[in-house]
Amino acid sequence: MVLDNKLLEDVFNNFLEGPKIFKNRDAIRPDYIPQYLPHREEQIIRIGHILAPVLRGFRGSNLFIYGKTGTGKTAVVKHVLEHLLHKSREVNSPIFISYVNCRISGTNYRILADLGADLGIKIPFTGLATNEVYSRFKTSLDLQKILMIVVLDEIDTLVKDHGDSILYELTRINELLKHSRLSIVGISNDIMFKEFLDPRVLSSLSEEEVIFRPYMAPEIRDILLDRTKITFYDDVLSEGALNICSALAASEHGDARRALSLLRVAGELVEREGSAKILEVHIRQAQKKIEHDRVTMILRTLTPHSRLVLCGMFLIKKAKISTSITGDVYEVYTELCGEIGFEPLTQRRVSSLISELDIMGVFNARLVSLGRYGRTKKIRLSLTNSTIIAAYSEDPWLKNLLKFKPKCLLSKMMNKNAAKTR
DNA sequence: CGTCCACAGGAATGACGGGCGG
DNA sequence: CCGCCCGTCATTCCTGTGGACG
Repeated sequence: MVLDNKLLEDVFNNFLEGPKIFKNRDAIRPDYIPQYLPHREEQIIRIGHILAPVLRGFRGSNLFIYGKTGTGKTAVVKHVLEHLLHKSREVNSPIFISYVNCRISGTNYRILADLGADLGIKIPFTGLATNEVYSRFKTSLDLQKILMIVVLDEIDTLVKDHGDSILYELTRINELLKHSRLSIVGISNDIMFKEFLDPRVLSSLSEEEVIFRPYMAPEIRDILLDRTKITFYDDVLSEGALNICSALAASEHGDARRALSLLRVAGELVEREGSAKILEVHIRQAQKKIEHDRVTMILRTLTPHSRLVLCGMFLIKKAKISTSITGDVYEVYTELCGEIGFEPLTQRRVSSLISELDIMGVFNARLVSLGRYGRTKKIRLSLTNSTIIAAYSEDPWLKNLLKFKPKCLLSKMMNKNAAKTR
């Protein structure tokens, strides 16, 4: 149809004729589990020891793993379990492994539904009581006469949002089973998370504990070196880029995942640019691109009211008012609502929205006490004005509101000036 | 030293749409 | 198609609180 599209033809040809960068793209994706996990031998062996009893038909100890993001927790667990499953086939042990990411599944209901689905029972996406799902899961588990290992990844997010009731049920389930056994592997990013748990749950969940320390810069370097051998063709990655990449990731909580995504994005940049080598500049560009993509992604998924709150902060910043408190933001927000005929939310709700924006890194909110003048949050916008304008250039309402001049800000500026001259 | 500001943030409650069993 | 239960968003009501002011 469009066979004569010269421009597109050029794009493809340039790509095909350009230098070869990637040998294996999948190997640098975040969900890739490599064959070797450098600097995690100790943890691999420990977890192996802890889970080994299932090969002889005993229930493995419940295991609790914690460490910050990008320290290899998930990769190590999946790696060990894969080998365990393989071994269990050899010795004919009825092992069944189920992996659930609690942040993605989100609620008690969905986690149970996912576990049930793995066992082959059909559970509606919604519609049943959570207890009903639990008892269906339990019945099915007992019928199948298996040793089930449940991996609950990012378990801390679940407990913070929905409490530990499901953990309590799952740690007690063995008492109710006749023919099957269940053990739990909990993975948490948050080290202080234990404090949220009921002591009974904590004691049975952490029969064993394994800690993953952050990687040091040289360790990250090793990991990257290992992975680039699979990912890139020889000589694609420069020494300088490798070093800066490890250093950047190490300064950011020793996060190997971060280092790998820097490399991936840098590789893609180089490929598009048609050059043959990843240099330091590319890593820096990649860092900017990742941050930029993250922010625009967040801004585009905000709800209309959150956008209005953000817009309010934008206008405050534009009016050269450095510090604003919850009340000020709410005032501007309500005026903006009036301008486009929205029914404003309550201050309570807006306060929550501000907290959410703070957690996402869009705002920087700090609790302060102004003594006589109350206790509130001092809020600053963490983004540049141009980022916001760029992200909302397609939103016709926001686009105009970003140019709006709220009355309540005018009077504030006057007061400020009056105070200055005095 | 007590007061009292301007909120924070928890708890209870309700409205609403989705989706299933019966 | 009804009734039930879910998760989500929002409101209402509430108690709690650090510290400047008097």
